[in-house]
Amino acid sequence: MKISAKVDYALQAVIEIAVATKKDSLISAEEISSRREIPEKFLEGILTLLRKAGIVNSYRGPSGGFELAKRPEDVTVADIIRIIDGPLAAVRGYAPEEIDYAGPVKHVSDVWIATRAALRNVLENISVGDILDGEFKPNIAKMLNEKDVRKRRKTGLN
Amino acid sequence: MKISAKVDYALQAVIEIAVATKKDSLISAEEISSRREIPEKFLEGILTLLRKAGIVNSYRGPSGGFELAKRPEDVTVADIIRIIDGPLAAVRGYAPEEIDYAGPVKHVSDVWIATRAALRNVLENISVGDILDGEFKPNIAKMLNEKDVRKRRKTGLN
DNA sequence: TATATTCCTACTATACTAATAGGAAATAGA
DNA sequence: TCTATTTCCTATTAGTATAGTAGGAATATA
Repeated sequence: MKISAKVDYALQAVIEIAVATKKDSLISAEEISSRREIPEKFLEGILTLLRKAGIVNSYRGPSGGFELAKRPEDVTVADIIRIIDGPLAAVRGYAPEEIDYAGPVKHVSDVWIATRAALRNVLENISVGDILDGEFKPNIAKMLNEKDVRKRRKTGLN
Repeated sequence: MKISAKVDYALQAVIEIAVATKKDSLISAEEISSRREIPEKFLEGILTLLRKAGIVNSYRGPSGGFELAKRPEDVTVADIIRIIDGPLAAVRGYAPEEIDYAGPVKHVSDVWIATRAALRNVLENISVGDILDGEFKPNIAKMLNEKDVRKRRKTGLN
């Protein structure tokens, strides 16, 4: 269950673009790249995906750059992940319900379906606007206030 | 956010082993492999990890095989994932709180911390016993009864 | 016309995932 | 004791995905 560099970079880039757009200005890939320490050419590829998906608009030439194509509260983290990496949760490359779990392992599918549901509940309920403000919807805020959310667990290995 | 073949196989293997153990018998890797269509040598590696982590016991020789080393209700899906794949949620290979999000992207860390919390809430609350019985704890059961949990969403791409 | 920017295509290095191969060690039963 | 069965151990490999690089064409501004 890894969150890829690409997705993390994409989310940071969208936030930077949202900040610029709020001030009615554009921001260049180079500017985002240096601010967030994201390799520039790598970032370009990410921005292309976001543009093709209609999340951002782009303008070429001097004083060109990127702006947010939607309102910050209308872009969710789930949108960005699906654009960049595909489905939120895939088991061996398939959707959970596509796999045939026969016999005693029948309910293993429920495990992955619940996993996907949990991810949806979080990621579809956090918008770019929420991240800008640092104010999250009640169910998310509640999770962030649980004890030890910011602590690591033991890995099972070692 | 992929669930690896290895983890999916591991969970299925543990379920098969739990079924055998409930009947006071052992089950061989070959038997699990053919029942669940898991490549045998690949499965052997998985079973070695589970054994080293103390989830299963193994016995060699004819009539040898594997048994569950704990009670089914004391082994969670989170345990298995951490043994096989490592941390439940890692961002670019780091734990969410290890990354420095400065300036406007400050709250991006909360996104990944909430994501990890959501995964914990699900995966630490489903035990092998629950999967065997097909009966889940109330919070999980509730999630599985939500509308459209078993349906795919659009991918953002296309 | 010089310059800054996005856009497009191709390439590459590295790591990870999934899987395979061969045989050594242990053990039960004949 | 011999044989068959099983786990255990070490190495190797094919394929894919991730992360990143390179070079230049198209576009727009001043």
